[in-house]
Amino acid sequence: MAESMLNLQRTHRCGELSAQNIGESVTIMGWVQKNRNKGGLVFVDVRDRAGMIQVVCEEGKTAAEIIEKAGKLRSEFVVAVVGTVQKRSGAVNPKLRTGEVEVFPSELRILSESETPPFPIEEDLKTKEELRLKHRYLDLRCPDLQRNIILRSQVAALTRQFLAAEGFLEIETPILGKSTPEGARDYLVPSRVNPGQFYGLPQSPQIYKQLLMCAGYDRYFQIVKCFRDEDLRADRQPEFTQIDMEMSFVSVEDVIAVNEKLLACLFREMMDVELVLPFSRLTWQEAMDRFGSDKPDLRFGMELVDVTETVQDCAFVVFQGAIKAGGTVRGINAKGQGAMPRKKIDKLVDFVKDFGAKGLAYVAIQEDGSIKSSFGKFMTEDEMSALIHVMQGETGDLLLFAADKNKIVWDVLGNLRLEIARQLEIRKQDEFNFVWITAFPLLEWNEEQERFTAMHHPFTMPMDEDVALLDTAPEKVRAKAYDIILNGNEIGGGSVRIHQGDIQSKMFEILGFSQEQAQAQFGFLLDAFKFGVPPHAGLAYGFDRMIMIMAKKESIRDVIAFPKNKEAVCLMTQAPDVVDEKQLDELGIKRKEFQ
RNA sequence: GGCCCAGUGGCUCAGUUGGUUAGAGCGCCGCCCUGUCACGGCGGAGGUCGAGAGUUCGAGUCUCUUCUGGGUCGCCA
Repeated sequence: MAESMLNLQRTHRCGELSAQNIGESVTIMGWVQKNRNKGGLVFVDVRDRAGMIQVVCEEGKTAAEIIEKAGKLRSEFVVAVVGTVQKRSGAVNPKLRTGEVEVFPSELRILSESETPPFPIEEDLKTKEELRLKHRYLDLRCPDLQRNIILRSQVAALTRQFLAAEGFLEIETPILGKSTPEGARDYLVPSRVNPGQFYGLPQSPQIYKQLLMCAGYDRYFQIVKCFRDEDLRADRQPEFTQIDMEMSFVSVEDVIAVNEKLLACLFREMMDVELVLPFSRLTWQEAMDRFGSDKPDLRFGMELVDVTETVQDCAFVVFQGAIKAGGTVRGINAKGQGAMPRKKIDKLVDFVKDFGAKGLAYVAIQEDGSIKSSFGKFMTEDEMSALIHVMQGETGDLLLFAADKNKIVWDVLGNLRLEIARQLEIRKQDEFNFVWITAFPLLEWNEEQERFTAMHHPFTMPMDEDVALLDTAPEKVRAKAYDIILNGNEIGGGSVRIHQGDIQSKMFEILGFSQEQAQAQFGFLLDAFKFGVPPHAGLAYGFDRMIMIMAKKESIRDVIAFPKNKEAVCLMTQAPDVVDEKQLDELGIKRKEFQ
């Protein structure tokens, strides 16, 4: 039943037609969105990635066989229409970009028929994601998803153009590489040629790009797939894309400058937003103290306040316990939330328990000036008014306090601050707030492994003034590392790399690598550093996450053509899947090992 | 691995304290309709209520188990 295109050639995309094309003969091809048959008058909406156009068949004006064929069209049939663009004789449709015109067909060919789709192809689809992912090829036809994918393509193209103009070279690095157990879990690929041996898929091209610097390609970039075998989230996929870059003979300032320029360019061209340069900056310490997070959302205030000194003499045992254990007491002021019902406050208490808090203390300043507080009876009147004063509490405010080790207090209040902002909907989606977070701690104490691990990665340069501390107080050493944060999302991060062998050796030593282990894992890098290595620094963006924010979406899956679900399964292809015994044999892997 | 939420025709949902034959809108099928564009009118088909077990005279509704999907904590140098 399906017909061929014969010699037809598409002249326009459906959505491209406008009043300027009136009188022209055109050939369009696309999918039938809707067929409205009025009897002697048939309207057919034909859709492609550019938009929709109305095709009209009218008894007396259109050949009878075309009208008959048009009447048979169903959703998602693929058609070719040859016809004339005319100004609409009926009402203009202002909702449609092509709403001033319509096409009167002289030829209609059904190139492909379609079963009724399992869900409608339309914008703002309410269909469950499970079904959409199963039929992703249909989901991808929806205009909003198409806009995201097109935006993604355009941002990638613009990035390439910008970086090329800045003297960057795009150089590909291997996908089949060496497994690096430090950090995220690697995906492993068995080698048939070398039984019992495995490649690791890259978590990032980190080491390769450093070697490219050693090799003299002083400005490198790549838009590249990376892989991490960790659990998924709304903004985390097992394979994802980075804009990865590295530069030689540069400082932190150089990296920040070129990246601010890049982001300004992307947002100007793609979002029509003029970013103010330079972006604001916070040190890691400031970010934690003021926002309880190393990726603070600066679109609103509600900053953390350290009240440890104010409450240090009060009788509240929870505060006392935390302070005596070396922790702090901090609070946030939820402005105007003093009337929050007890039930809702209890929900917030439950919420913070997820982040390790044992509880949440509150002070509600009622409209009548009275005070409702979970710990009021342990405070003198003076202590309470001092506390409210420090918190800049006013009538109608709700003050929330956490007391514990710093790490927990930050985490609790940082997340509570976001939760309250979410409930109050005070964050604007069309505001883009960038901030650099700098001077991260170089190391993090890992309780489980009872050793230091690198907060960024083992090749990160300590700050010059802290190098001496490597021997005496490694936990105090700050790194020449920086993250770029957009609206509370880490969209990129990087660092100046160590280029001196002795500092690198010391770093491995602190991380608990023996000389032999370091040599076995990263020998090639240490070797390369023996032959003249330029000072270098770089940065990588989470490309998907960046597009997600630009597209104003909540899930990274909305900007990836074929994403996986949270069990890392592709619902369309059912990957991963079992394989033939024969394939396993060739790899020297026995199936019974999985049982 | 933990916690939370959801699962009822193709899609989105309603379904009361457990009580007749499980409903609606959209979609689908048929007929009609010359200016529709959320077209309209008339008629029609379509449901093991995710699965299993239990309680009960009686379960979409209650209990347990399980499956699927989503969110999140841990994890993500």
